[in-house]
Amino acid sequence: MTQLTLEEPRTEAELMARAKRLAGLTVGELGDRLGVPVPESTRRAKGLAGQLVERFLGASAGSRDAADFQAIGVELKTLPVDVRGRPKETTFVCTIQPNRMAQLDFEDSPCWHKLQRVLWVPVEASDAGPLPGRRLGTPILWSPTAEERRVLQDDWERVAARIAEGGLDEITSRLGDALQVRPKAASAAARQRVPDAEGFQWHNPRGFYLRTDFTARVLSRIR
Amino acid sequence: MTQLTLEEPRTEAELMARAKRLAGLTVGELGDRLGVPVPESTRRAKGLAGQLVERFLGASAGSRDAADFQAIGVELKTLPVDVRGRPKETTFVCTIQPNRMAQLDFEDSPCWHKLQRVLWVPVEASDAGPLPGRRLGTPILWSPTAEERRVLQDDWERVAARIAEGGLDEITSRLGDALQVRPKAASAAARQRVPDAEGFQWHNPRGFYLRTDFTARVLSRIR
DNA sequence: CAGGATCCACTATTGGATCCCG
DNA sequence: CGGGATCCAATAGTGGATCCTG
Repeated sequence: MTQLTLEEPRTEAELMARAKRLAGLTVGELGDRLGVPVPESTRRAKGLAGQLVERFLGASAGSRDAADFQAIGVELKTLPVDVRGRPKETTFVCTIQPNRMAQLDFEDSPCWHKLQRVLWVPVEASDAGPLPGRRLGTPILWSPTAEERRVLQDDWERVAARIAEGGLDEITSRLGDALQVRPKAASAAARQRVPDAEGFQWHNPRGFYLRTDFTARVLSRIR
Repeated sequence: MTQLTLEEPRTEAELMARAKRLAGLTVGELGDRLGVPVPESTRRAKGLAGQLVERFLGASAGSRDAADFQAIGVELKTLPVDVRGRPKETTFVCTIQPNRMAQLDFEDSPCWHKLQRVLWVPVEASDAGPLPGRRLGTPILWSPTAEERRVLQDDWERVAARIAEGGLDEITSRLGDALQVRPKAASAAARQRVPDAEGFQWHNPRGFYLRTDFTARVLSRIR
């Protein structure tokens, strides 16, 4: 697998200039340019399109917990959309650190940090057809409006409160208008130690996700 | 079938006093009081509960196109709700007269007239169990808020505009946030003459319906 | 394990079709 | 036919489970 390393863009303008060259390209074509074979199915390559886009745009963070474009504080999200441009899936934001929620303000949370400036790259996946043929859309650079922030903060604080009261067991994915908490792991068997009042407990790792409705409104507002 | 004729209530207070006696009664018990046998299934008796309630409350209009309680201008709607009190179905409002929409203001429409003051009578139908055992809930007297009226009027005017542009064929039940247009007939084969520019056309009769979400918000706001 | 996400069985909702009565 | 509505097959949505890479 050839490793085409690209430099990280140093301004938003530079990033967007590069990002606009993505629009209209297929995932297969993008793979060709980067020397990465693209399988027919996403089933065993769920994050591949996202990783190709990362590389094409020169994202720096890798697996570290930092913005994809550190220098300019921009997070990258590729998301599957249908023919009308509507997201087909929820969007993963970050993992949740249950024991830290209580001591943190929303402003200082990893969740809010990630969402302050996001470059959305749509991938057409209307029919869930072959991955190489799926086409990339026009990228959208977004920051939450005051209203959107309010909704996100409300949801985040409800989660924090619920954990403080009853622990992680009280959290269901039904909570939250825009932001929900769901499993984030290789399998249901995965476990992580979570400190609590009596020492710690084992839990299935979880993450924050943006509901489809929320991102749909975000995208349609901007277009 | 014994015909217990009741007088029409002359004030809202009188109506509500009578309506409150419904709460807690089963449809079977109501049928007994009125001398009407109540079948197990609603499949061949879809409007029966509504008609029993009408009679118990002394509704006057019968099959005429007028408010159920003419003297006091109140429309009666019984609607099936689940255990949480949420409506399970859309609510029929009135039939649509396509050729009249263009000449009418919303204020003067049969649709708006019917919705200005409604007595909602919930019927518990959580499991769609035997009709005689279903219990009536606490009635709610409602008028649209300014916001609710705005939503209804927007929907109504979008329907009117669409008909003016492209005729009844352009109307789909997907139109409208709160108010939708759907078939209202004994079968898909039913046809009625609708006057148009070139004389008339035959169409499947249709009616205005309130979406479940809308009535759900109405009921929860009041409770 | 944290990062990149999608899969897919199940539930909820939609909306075209339908039923009784006077 | 217009009044009283519900039925139910098909579609959309939800959310628990899962997959690859570095």
